[in-house]
Amino acid sequence: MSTKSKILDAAEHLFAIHGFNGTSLREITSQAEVNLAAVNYHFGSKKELIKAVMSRYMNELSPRLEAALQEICEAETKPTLTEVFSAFVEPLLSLNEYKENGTSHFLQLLGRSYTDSQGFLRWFLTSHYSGVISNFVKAVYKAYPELTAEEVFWRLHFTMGTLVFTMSSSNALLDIAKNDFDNNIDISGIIHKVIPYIA
Amino acid sequence: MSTKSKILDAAEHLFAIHGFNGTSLREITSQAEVNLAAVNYHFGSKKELIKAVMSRYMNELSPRLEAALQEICEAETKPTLTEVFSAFVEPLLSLNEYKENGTSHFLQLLGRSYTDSQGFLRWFLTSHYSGVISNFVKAVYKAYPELTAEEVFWRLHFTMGTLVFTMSSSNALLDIAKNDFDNNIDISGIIHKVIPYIA
DNA sequence: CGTTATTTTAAACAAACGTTTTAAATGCAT
DNA sequence: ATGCATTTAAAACGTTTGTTTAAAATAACG
Repeated sequence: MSTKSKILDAAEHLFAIHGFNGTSLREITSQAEVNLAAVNYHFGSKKELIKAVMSRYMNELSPRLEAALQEICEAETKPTLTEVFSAFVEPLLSLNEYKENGTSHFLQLLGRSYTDSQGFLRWFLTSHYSGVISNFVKAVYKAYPELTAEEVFWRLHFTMGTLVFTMSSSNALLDIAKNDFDNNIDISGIIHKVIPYIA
Repeated sequence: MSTKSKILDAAEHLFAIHGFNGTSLREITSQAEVNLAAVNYHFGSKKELIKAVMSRYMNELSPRLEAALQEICEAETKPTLTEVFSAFVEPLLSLNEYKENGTSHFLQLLGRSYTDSQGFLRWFLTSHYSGVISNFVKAVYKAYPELTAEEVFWRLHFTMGTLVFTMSSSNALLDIAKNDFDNNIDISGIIHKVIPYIA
């Protein structure tokens, strides 16, 4: 396994747990068992490493997401809002095959992106997800032509928020609850519960 | 205005924007126009300062929250779940009178508490909110005796999650949307939208 | 094999962090 | 006003941060 991959894996894991600001390069390189300078050699800076970690998931997720939404847009029948939101589910859960706990990890990182690091990642997310977002808006418009783009925008991020926050704090909540749940069932269960709400 | 208050105000503002890890004591004391050492003199450490910032809101919110839930518990009529969740709304919005944008600030800080700082604040929250939580569980039990405590627990934190995340990222989302909303209407509007869902 | 790139390593860098120390200033009793 | 406690102030503390440098090790290729 390459040095680059070892760094990305360790960074992904630690970023999800302690956040971007809360994780030092020394912790990352120590867990990855590589030299400290390797991060700046391979990625240039910590900011670029963060972007790279996110990019790895985006590049896996974006095309599947766009395809699923495209399918709805091109279908002849008028979709329900439930169908539109459900288009997110399968691609998201497919991250679990790509990587162990991939869905959970990605949603946790997404949550960090919203709250950590004053805005540079915000720009990054919108620039990478603009294709997905525009397809989503189209799909929703097809289902509910009377909704304004503004309303669609807020509903999308509202849904994301619910999903993302639940995932970010799921570990914390599990700690508090001291109950043992099956994590996979939990994730997909929560995701499926959110869909009908927004719709 | 006392040095202590100036520090608390500045810290509250900066913590909400940049998070706990992302805000340095020098930024806080600089904005508060007090000496750097004043933080450690008055609060002992940065961790204690964070707790103090949260405590100020808790002490304002907790009694109102407990009272509202108590009222439901002691009422003779069986409450609806909507009524139970609505008991959160008025106390939360009352923070806006206590402080400008108080509701927004508090919910943002609450969101930080979930994701930042590996657990010590988690303990702090649960220890301060245990009274509220137990009253909430009782109130829900009265409305829906068939729900298990576990289900109630998850629904509470699910609601909190939606609320909190929406608030934490509302500024970011407003930036992205480049639309101008009335912030107060937005907050109470969002809160009121969440209630019927969980119910 | 020898030479040139590429990658890894150890060491050091300046900057920023939370915290502590020591002295000066202020408040408030007697 | 004097003496004591509280608060503010400036400076320095030791760590840790991200980053850079320069030499050693490995890989790639003619």
